[in-house]
Amino acid sequence: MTPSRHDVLTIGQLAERSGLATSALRYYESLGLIHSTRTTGNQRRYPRTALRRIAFVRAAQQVGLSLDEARAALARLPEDRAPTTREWNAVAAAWQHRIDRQIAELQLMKAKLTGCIGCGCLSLTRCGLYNAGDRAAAAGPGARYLLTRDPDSGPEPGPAPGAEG
Amino acid sequence: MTPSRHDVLTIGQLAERSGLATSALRYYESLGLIHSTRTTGNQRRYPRTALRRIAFVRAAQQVGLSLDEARAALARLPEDRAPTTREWNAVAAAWQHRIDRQIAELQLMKAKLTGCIGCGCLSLTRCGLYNAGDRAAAAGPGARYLLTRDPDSGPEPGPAPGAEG
DNA sequence: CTCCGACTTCAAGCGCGCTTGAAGTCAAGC
DNA sequence: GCTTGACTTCAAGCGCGCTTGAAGTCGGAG
Repeated sequence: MTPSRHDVLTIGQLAERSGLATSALRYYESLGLIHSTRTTGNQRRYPRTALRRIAFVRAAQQVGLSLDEARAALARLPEDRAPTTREWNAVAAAWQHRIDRQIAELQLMKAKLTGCIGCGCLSLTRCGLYNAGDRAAAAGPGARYLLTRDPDSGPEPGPAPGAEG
Repeated sequence: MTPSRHDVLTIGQLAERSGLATSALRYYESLGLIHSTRTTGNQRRYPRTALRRIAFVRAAQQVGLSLDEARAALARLPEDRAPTTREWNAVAAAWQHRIDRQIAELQLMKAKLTGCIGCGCLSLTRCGLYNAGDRAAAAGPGARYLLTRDPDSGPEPGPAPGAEG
C-alpha cells in the first residue's frame, strides 16, 4: 500500500483540518511534534497520522503541558498508528493525575475565597488567600503559568531570589 | 497618625515579606498595581496595604487573571483599607465563576480521557479529545494560556487566521 | 508564455511577566 | 574619607508559543 495522493496532506490542508495556522504547523514540525516527507518540489506532505498527533498536542496543552513535554509524551506513543488501549492508558493516567491536581488546587482556592467572604478579611495575616501564591512564587523566570506546573519535576536551576520569608 | 517608620516598608522589606523580587515589585508599581511614596533620597516607601494588594494580585493570577485584569479588579477595592464584606463579595463571586468554569473544563477533559481509555481510540474522527482544542485555537497570538481565558470578555482585535475548520 | 496562489526558508517581532545589567545615588559603619 | 550594600533609572533580554515579513519557488489555469 504505497500512500496515494489522498493519504497525504499539504500543509494548507492540514492547517484547515487541524484549525492551526500553517506557521504553527511548521513550528510544530521544527520542534519534532509532527513529521513530513517532501515532494520533488520540496513541499511538505503530511501523513494523516499528523492529525492525530496534533490533536494529542492540543489536548496536552489543555492539560498544562508545554510543547516540549508534549513531545516527550508523544514519543511514548506509536508514530504511524493509533495507540493501543494499553499504550494510551499509561499516558492518560498521568494526565488524569495532573488534572486532578489542578482541580484540587482550584477547589482549594475556591474554599479560600469562600472563607474570605465569610470573614470579610484579607487582613494581611489571617487570610488564607494571603498564602495562596506560595508555589507560584517558587517558579523561575519567564511568563508565569496560570496554574501550577508539575511540582515534582524539572531541574529548577534558578531559585527565586529573596524568597525565604 | 502620621505614618511612623514601622508603618512603611522599603522595597527590600516588601520583597522579603511578599516573596517577590524587588524587580517584580517595581514592575508591579509601573503597572499601577501598587503605589509608593518617595523619601527625600528618592527611595520608595510602601504602605503596609501594599502587602494586601500584592496578595490580591497573586491570588488573581492563580485564578487566571492577567496583571492588567488584576489591576482592573483592584481598582474596585479600596486603596487604603481592607475591603468590606460587601466589596469583597462582588470580586470573589466573579472569581468563583471563573474557578467553576475552569474546574468544569478540566472535568470535561478528564471525562474525555476516560472515554478514550475505554474505547482505545484517538481514531481521528470519533475521539472526544480530537475536538478538545476548539476554544484554545480561537485565541490570538502570543504565549498560550494553559486554560481558556474568559470567553465572553475582551475586544479580541486579531482573529486567528485560518481557524475555520 | 504569464499569472496566481500555495508553498519554501530565515530572521525578526509580539505579548506576557518578569529578570538582568549598567551606571549612578544614598545611608550607615569603620 | 572610604567602603559596603541597598536603593535608583533605563534599556535590553528571556522563555514560550507562536505570527509576520521578505524574498524566492512550485504547479496548474488560461
